[in-house]
Amino acid sequence: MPRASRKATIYDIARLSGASASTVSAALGESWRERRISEATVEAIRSIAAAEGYSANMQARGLRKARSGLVGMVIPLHDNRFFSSMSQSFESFARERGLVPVIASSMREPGEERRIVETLITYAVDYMFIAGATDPDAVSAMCNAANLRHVFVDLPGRGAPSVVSDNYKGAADLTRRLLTDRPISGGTCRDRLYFIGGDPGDYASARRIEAFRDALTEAGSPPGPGQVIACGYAPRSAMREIAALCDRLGGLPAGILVNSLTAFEGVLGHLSGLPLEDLRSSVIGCYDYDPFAAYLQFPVHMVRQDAHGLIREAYRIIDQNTNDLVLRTVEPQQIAPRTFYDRPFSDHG
Amino acid sequence: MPRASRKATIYDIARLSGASASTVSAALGESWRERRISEATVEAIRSIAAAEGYSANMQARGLRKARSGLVGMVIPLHDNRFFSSMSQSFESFARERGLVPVIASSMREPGEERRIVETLITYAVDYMFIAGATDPDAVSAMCNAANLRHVFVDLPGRGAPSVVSDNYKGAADLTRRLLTDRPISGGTCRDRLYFIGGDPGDYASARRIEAFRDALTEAGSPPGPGQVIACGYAPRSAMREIAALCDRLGGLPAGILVNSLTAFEGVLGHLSGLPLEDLRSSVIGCYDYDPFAAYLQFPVHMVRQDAHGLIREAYRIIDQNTNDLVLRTVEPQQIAPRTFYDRPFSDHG
DNA sequence: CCTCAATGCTGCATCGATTGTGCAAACTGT
DNA sequence: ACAGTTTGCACAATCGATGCAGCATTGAGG
Repeated sequence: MPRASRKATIYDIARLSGASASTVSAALGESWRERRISEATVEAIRSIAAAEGYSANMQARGLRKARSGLVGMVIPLHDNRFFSSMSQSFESFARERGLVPVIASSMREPGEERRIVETLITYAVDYMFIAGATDPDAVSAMCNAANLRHVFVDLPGRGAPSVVSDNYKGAADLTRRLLTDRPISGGTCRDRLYFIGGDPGDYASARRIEAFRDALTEAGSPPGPGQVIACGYAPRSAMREIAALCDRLGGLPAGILVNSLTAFEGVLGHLSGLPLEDLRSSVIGCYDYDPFAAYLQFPVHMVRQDAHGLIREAYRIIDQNTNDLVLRTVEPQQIAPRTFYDRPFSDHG
Repeated sequence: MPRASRKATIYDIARLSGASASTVSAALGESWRERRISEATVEAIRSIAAAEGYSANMQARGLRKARSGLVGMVIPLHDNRFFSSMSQSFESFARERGLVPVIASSMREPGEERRIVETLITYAVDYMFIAGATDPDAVSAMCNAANLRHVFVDLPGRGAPSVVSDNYKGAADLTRRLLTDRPISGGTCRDRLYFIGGDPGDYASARRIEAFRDALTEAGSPPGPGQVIACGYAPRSAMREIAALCDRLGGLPAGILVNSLTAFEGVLGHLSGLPLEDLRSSVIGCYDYDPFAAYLQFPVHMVRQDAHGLIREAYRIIDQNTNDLVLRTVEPQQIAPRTFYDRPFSDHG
């Protein structure tokens, strides 16, 4: 029974209760004690409001109080294990604080990213999180102009505090693991490790590539040109590149470090066409974790980034009201092949 | 250089341009032609606004116009392939229409779901999408009281138009596929197909279970008790149940239809402990698709739901301004084992 | 009886943008 | 030169909630 065609306002409640609008406002909020409204009046007003199904209009409240109760977050895309984990954590921390999360995806396009930040600013979000920023300086400029506190996540910015994954350590550890497990056949270039996927212009990828190079150098075999194939994130291009590589080498290399799950999909598309024995002479690692990728026909060493931890730290920075330009680091976790790992939020699709 | 500590308003622009606030408002919007503001004035105002970095305050606009420009969507959770695909599509369709998407997850809890809908209403969203509703009637009641147009997705409601996946057909086809491919050993209960995972109280699961039963019956072997194990979505419980089942049967059954990817994680946790030969005597299917699950050590028949199509249809319903109580159905797609399938939005993590 | 303080509430301005109404000035036609 | 029209803009009310300032009423103290 849709009673009224318009939602009740404090004025409706005021009329019905015989009180004034300001009394109603106080009674329904927290301030009734300090405004010396009697408990009886508060009860009466509240029961009428409940009966009328009243709920505040946040646009009006936000306009008046110059706060919206919204927290914005920009992520590259929703359709991704890592970022959707971040969304989940972002939302649960927001709720803890009584804030309403608004998450938007930039598709990694700087223009889209700017448009989103602009939009969130026009909606007067109280804080903003930017994950995987493509143009952090521009974002900071906009937020500062709007006097908006913001934090960068996963990719640091110079204009605001940042929380990042320890990409260097994660990739270095993974590389060392692959070096240890790699089968040795005899001094050819097929004994080498290859890095595939990602964009060297991307902060995270750059750090991982750096770690890969350093770990190889430290092990006495600095990478030659062509051992790092940063062909982007798309499965198709990774599939193309791995095929080309195998062609060049005359077979699989001793080890492959794949920089993202999506690139790994492409690699897998190629590997699954090969006989299983070929795969035994190769060791595979992937930056990022997927429970199914952990149970393929061949062992895969994975790295699980701590999305929850990243967001937790980002909120901590927001909570302590300073504007210090800190850079906090969260450690990823190496996951051995064929490990059953229960995610914090597991449910159905 | 954070110039002003407060964002510029139309009054600031009015002062700077010598025009009135209403003229500024018209000049910056669409209505300047019908309000007969000269082009010269419009240009002048716009350039000043641009120089000042002006952008409208949506709270004020929304309050006045009684529209927020927001579209809300409730999903069970972010951290899930199917729902995060929905989010991605939801967002891109929203942008096409100049709307700002707000996505919230209910964790499948009716209380949380109601709270979220209530919150979205207080923020005056213009439309609402509810995916996988746990209490559709309550949601419809709230939306109707607020005079808010809404659509149910993935799980239908009686109080509003709905768009759902054809769970019956998807599950029936998958069951028939498994029946065809199943190895025959000799009339024991290990020849049977088992359904595992999901919640029979959940609409989608119920439809799939119904299809599973019908397909078996149609094939001449109606399922006995215990052939449907609806143990929820959590990996752990699926793992426990599949282990218990194998115990009871003295080995793997001829076929398993797993009702969700998360349940499949658990099943996999058990299967991966078995020798590969055991798996050859069994055929596995999973409702929902994951690119890695498609390349496991044994073949897996998968069903890919059309998240994009679901959202597209939901927006279509919103676009045509009627309030007819339609129920639209979108077909899922069966995916053969070891298929390389490129998702519409593929990127990195 | 009168002052003073405490109690319990109301009135009004305000936040920023939109929009119906009004009103000069410029221009048109006669 | 004068009525009538068009052009170009300003004024003020409005959306709903908030919070400051203030005003009756009651009670206590001298």
